[in-house]
Amino acid sequence: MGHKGLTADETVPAGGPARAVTLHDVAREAGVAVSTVSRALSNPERVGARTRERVQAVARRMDYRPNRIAQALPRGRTQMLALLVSDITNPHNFGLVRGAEAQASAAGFLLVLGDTQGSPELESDHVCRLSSVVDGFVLASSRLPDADLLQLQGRRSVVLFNREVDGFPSVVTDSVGGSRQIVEHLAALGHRSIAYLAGPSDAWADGVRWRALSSHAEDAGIEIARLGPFSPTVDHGSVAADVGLSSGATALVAFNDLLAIGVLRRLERRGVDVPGEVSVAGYDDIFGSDFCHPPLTTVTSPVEQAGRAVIDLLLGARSARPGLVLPADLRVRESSGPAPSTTIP
Amino acid sequence: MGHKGLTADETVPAGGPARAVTLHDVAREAGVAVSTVSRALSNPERVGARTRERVQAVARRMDYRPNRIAQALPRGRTQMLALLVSDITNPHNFGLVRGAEAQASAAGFLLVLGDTQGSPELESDHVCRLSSVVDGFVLASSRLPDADLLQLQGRRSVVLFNREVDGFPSVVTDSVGGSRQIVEHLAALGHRSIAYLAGPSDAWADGVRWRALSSHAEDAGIEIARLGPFSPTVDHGSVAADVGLSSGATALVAFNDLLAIGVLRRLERRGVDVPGEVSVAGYDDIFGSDFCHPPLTTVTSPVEQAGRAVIDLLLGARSARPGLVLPADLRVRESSGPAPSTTIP
DNA sequence: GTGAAAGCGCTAACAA
DNA sequence: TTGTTAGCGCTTTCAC
Repeated sequence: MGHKGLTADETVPAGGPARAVTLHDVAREAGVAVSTVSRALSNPERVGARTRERVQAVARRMDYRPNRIAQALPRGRTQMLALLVSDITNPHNFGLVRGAEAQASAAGFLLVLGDTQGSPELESDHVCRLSSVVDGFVLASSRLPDADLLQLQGRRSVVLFNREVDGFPSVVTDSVGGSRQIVEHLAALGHRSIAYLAGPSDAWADGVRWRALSSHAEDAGIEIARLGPFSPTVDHGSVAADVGLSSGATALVAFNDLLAIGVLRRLERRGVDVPGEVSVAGYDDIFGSDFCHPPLTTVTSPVEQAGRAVIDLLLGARSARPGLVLPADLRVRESSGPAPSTTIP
Repeated sequence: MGHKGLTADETVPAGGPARAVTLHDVAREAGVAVSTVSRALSNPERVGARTRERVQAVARRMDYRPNRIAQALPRGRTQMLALLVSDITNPHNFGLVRGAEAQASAAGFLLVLGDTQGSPELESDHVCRLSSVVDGFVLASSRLPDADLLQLQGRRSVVLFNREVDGFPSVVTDSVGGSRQIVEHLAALGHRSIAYLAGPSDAWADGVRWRALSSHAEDAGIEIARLGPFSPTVDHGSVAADVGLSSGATALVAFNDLLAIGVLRRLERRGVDVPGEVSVAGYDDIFGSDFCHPPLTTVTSPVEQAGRAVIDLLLGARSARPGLVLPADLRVRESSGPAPSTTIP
């Protein structure tokens, strides 16, 4: 950043950023030792009332602001937390990020955000670069192998979102319950064959959703096939739609809403009637699920709350009850309807 | 992650985090001074080839990872950047965040994210807490008074996104051009009266858009009214739609797509035909604009590129010049159409 | 209650 | 080329 000349002429006494007021400056001004200032500000009760008042007044007057980096060094804690998501452009994560940011902020912590783009390598990369900077990690939809996770846990506290690994505190949305509701819903509408449009095979949620769907489908005597995997993006919904349609299933359940919305768009362009000819459902209830065409039947869950929960878990290391499962409920909209009656020849 | 075996003692998450390997450890192991290790790793050319090799080998073997906080203290730079957005759940920001994160990451910088929720106080708060932590700020849609900005600039480098202030490097999308295109488009469709559904009055873009719209409308001999302000969210689109409709205008131009989509939804629920009875347009071309109902005519711009550009500017890359204006183009979709012919009694 | 001093892990003169 | 040493700004014993 040797990028001077930015302000050299005005506002600032030449020579780059104005030097910040340090503890030393305050101490000199107040006529006490730095240690006294330090205490007066961070452990007020351990300083005489008179001195405390005076020091605090001086600090305020000089607009003293502690240097967090310098504080962090002796303390060994930075008051920063990391949140790593697999796709920051997935609206599903918006709520998570906002909830986490708000909660961290409220606790005086800074949130460092990382986008792993669904790549374990990138995730690992981020973790390495961050581990000397943050006090803990929230790994959302982590694709890291269990072994790496274990190793990381030895160095920093870790909370998982939408993934469960033995020995790790985690917050997950109830994919199992959500999947059950999807199957029940489709069964009630007379569907006898479902196609699951799978997400990335290294995504924990993909496995869970698939297993739950297939087990419940079996219970209900419904045929179910796993198609894919597909990249969980709107764009890849096109190929997923085509594959799903050609499978002959009367209902398509997508790994997530991004994919589902893409499927819907493709189907509309192909002139396929939804839900007349085929029903579509997804997971996440993201921004847009309620106004796409037709509005998407999907599994909803309180992501913003999840964002707050992961931070709480991270900060309350002691009280960390591993395995918080947030409720997930099916939100039925127009993309799902009765199975086409012509199914039986 | 790299190798296992943090130290000889144990890798087990017993009491607390395992102590990290320090420069000191490496120095002892390699039989050289810490400064030599430091150089061998950050200024390899200033160390003898033999020593360099050996030290690097030892560091690698011990899985040494520099403590960024400790590096930052003497250097005075943390290699961290802050990105403050007014609403992290606005899809418009997704691209920005992703672009910025990617570019920062590529340059070895960490990105700290902050959500100001459109509040100058919260923004100022974040800035204070971050200014000892990051090397620079990207303020997106900043609501900070110019004076505060100036003061901040004295301490850290600052780049503005979608706001222009004298003396500040900035990246903005061409709202003026976009507004012109909207007016031309509506004029060509025969509209003679437009209602602008305003955003927050302290949002820089709101002023720019309004002024550009009204000036071009005047040139085209079109009547235009400014309604609002409205909170730029989907929810507040309802009231905006009602107000806009009752104004008698045949075209509604919303401050942004979030608001526009909300307007569309309200209009649909009220049974108002879009664009038959009224046309609607927005700005940003966010996720969802292309599949809402009807698809929204809006001004699109390369936000991910903007995200990269702001970081480049912050890091002082030569390729980036202050005052970058990114192209904005009207994307005409089905929400805008010919003015109702019955307008003329 | 307050001050002096020893670090936290690393960088950067300055010596050798 | 390499080692010695003084900090970076703050916290935290440990004396007084």
